[in-house]
This record gives sequence, structure tokens and C-alpha cells, in this order.
Amino acid sequence: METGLGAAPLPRLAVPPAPRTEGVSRLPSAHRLRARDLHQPGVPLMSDYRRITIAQAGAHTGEPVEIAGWLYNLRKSGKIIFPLIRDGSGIMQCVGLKNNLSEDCFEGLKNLTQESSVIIRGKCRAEERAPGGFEMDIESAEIVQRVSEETPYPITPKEHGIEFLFDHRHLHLRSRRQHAILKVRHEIIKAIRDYFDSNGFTLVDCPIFTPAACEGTTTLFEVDYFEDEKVYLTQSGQLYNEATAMAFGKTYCFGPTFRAEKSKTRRHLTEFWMVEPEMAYATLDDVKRTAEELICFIVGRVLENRRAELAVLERDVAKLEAIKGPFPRISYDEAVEILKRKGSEIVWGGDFGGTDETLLSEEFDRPVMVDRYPTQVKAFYFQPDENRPEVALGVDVLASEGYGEVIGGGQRIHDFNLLLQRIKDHDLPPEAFNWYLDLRRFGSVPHAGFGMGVERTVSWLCGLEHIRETIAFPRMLYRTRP
RNA sequence: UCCUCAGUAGCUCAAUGGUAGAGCAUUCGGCUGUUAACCGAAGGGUUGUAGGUUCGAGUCCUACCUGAGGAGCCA
Repeated sequence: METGLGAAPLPRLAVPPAPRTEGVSRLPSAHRLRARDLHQPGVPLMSDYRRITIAQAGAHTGEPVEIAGWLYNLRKSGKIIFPLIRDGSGIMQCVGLKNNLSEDCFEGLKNLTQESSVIIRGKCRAEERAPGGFEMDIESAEIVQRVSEETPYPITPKEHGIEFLFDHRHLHLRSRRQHAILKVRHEIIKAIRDYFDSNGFTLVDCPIFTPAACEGTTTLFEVDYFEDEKVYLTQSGQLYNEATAMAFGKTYCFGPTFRAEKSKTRRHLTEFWMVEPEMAYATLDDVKRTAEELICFIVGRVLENRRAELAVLERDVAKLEAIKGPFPRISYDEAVEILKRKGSEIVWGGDFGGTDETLLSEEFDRPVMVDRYPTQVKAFYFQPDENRPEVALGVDVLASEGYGEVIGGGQRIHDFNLLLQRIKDHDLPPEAFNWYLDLRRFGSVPHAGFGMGVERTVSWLCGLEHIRETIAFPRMLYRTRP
């Protein structure tokens, strides 16, 4: 039986020996003051117990060990108690028998409150009945801080509403499902970094404060601080990426992004993380190949390292295993035909709505790439198709299972005069783009790149209903705290 | 900004216009293999706010507040 935390995979890498510890003696004295030592005479001294994480328990069966964590749940039956301890690496079911423990220890644990911090000492063994497969026989325990029953832990093991949970998001993160999601998020971010780092890209991060809009000012947050000019929070690092790509060849930036759209759907965050690669001497085809490789690499890593978390999330892993290259590649024209056949009211020249994206992704069992959008729905910097100037060399990658656009990008205009004309056509102030135009004055080359939304990717791979669960502290319209 | 839905115990939810209830949580008691343990008992309420209709409003009407889902927009 999978429990996620409890069934965390055994460490793949050699685990460095845990430092010897003397219980809470490593805590600052202010914390130690409240600790209550429940050590029982006759059992080994504290210093004989090696501190381990719950994930490491399988490698230390039969040894005197201690785990330091929080009380996740407690079941009791007269003279036997089953405290479930979580420590961030997993959940361990412990067993305490009244006859084997001191009165203080047994009563202290028996009356312990949810999420009290506690150190448990004893020995682990394999146990079929325990969630996670291992169980710890308690020899002694030390309560670091007991949660008062006058203010019990608000998130009980029962159901809660969304508003309540996100009002208590700082505590909500301790629960099994949220823990699993953020573990997958970490795996995805690490995979993204590893992919680019091992494929010749250099990380060059871009500014958060930007003086001008990439794609118009309506969706930007204005910052009133700098003396002489209005400054905005970035909505994309792409223009800067084009500069760094001309310096390093292949670069990427990875940071927070801000969109001030008054948008209120399950796909939107006001503040989200985006990774944006940019490549010199590259075309639309290079973008499609890189995007496909990147997605496959990420999915592979998640399947390799986060099976237990996917099980907690009850994710249909077969859907993820189906995500293999080559992804279907269709043109915008073909997409419009498919949508019309499926009853959409889309007309050529318009952008896809959320339901259109869902309809399209239903056609395929893996992500689909849609390229050559009408120039009018794309940003000013997109390179037009040589043979069909009315379409732009841009591509969107729509995730499978209706999760919508996770990647958008394409080839940028490299011709000076064409770019200047497009800036004017879009009523943008050319002087603000002088440095950007410089990139076309001094050794301009065809270049291309894309942006991938981290949270949408996490939401997709975890199979979530709502994107707000994919980030520790979501920022949305009407939600800025905690 | 617009459309739809919802606000009742700490939490999740019931309650034909007629005495506000249950489960969980908390407290007390019982139980030596529990799996969101179980069994018994207790405490816990200005029904989102302000007005109105009515003999009587949690329930009907109006406005507002808060939240959720969606549209537009977007990764």
C-alpha cells in the first residue's frame, strides 16, 4: 500500500552517515526549555540512538535510532498506541506498549495532540500492517513542543473546504497531498535545470523590474518607486534572453513572472514561475525539437523518481508513460479544421479559447504542437513565414488531457527594418526598444526560443484540478495571504 | 469587468415559512494490532452584514460583503 510520505522510495544514492545526536541538545536553549524528556531508565542512553530520517528507516532496521518530527495522527487502544510521525521525508507508524514504557512516556504520547513536535527513539522493523512497510517500536520519546488542546491544530484528518485550507496554507503544506505535489514540483524544476545545463545552455537570469512591456501594458503590474520612469514587474524575460543568447549562444532564464490579468480560472496564477530558453542561430524547428526533448526528459525524471508521490495523488501513470516523442505537429490551419469539425465556433484568425485547447488535446494521447498562428494574434517580435507572411513562425505546445498551453514560443524577427516596422505597427515607442534593435544592428542572426510555465506543467503531470496547489503560497486575484 | 453558484458549531454539511441538528475536532470514560480505528458521554450557535415581507424568517425579497466555478485574457 502506497502512502506517499511513508512509502518514499529508498534513497538511490549512498546516504552519508547521519550525525550522532543527543536528542534536542542541538536545539537552541530557548527551545530546549520546553522539551520534556520521557527517557526510560534501563534503555540505551540518548547518545546511542542515531538520528535518521524516516525515508532512511529501511537501511537501519534493528538499530537504535531516533526520528525527529511531528505527530501526524494517533490511534490508541487502551494499552497500545500507534502514533504516526511525519518528518518531511516520510510517515512512520510507531508502536508503544504500556507494559514496555515508563508511565510518563506512555501517558505523554497517549495524550499527545496533532502536530506536536516530538522525537521518538526505538528500533525499526519491516511490518506489513504499517503504512509504508516499516514500523518503529518505541523505547523512549521526547516531546519538543506540545500543541495545546485549547488551540488544536486546525487541519484535521477530515475534509475541509478550499477557502479554509488556503487560509491555513502555511499549515496545509504539511499534509500528505500537498507534500507530494511540491515534491513533484521540485523534481520538475530540477529536471528542467539539468536538461538545459547538460545541453549547452547557460543560465542568465533576467530583471524583474522592466521599463517597458513585452506585449503591451495592460497586463503589467506598475511599480511606483523609480524617480523618472514607470517600471513594471516582468511578464517575460524573453527580450533580455535575446541579448544574452547573442552573447552565450544558448541561454535560459528561470524566475517568477507576473501577469495582472483579472483572470480567475483554474489555470491562472498572478505570480508564477517560467523557464525561458533562447537560442542563437536557431529556427522554429529547433524550438519544437527542444520543447519536445525537454518535456520528455521531465516526464522521464518524474516517472523515475516520484512514483510514490504520483500514487498519493492517484495519478494515472499510464497517461504519463504515453508522453513520448515524436509529438504530433499540426498547423494552426489544421487545428481550426479539427475544432470546426468538433463544433467550435472558432474562425480563422482568432486565438483559441480554453475550451478550444481542451477540444484539441482530446484528439491526441500526448502533447500536440500547433504552429504558424495568424500574425495578428501574436506578439510583434514573431518572424513571419517566408511563404505566407500572414502567419507567424510561432508554436504552442498544448499538454494532453486538456491541460492547455504549457509552452509558447517561436522564431524572432532578425531583420532590423522589419522589426522596426512591427514596433511602429503595434504603437510601441521605438526609443524604448533601441537596445533591442541593437541586437539586429550588430551581427543579427535567426534565433528562437520559448517559455514554459512551471505551475501548469506541475498541474498537468500531477493531474490536478486547480493550479493553486502547485506552488507553496499561491498569488491570485483575491488571494495574497498567507 | 461580466455570468452562475454558495455563505448555518473550530471543520464538512443537514434542517416543507413553525423548538437550529449530525459527523469530525476538543474534553471525560472504555478498549493490547489500530489503518481518516472503534464504543459511550459532555461542552460548543448573534444561521456573512444591513434592511424589508410575515403572527412567525436559516428558509422569501432588496442591497452589500466574502468565496468558488466559468467567460474574456493568458504560461
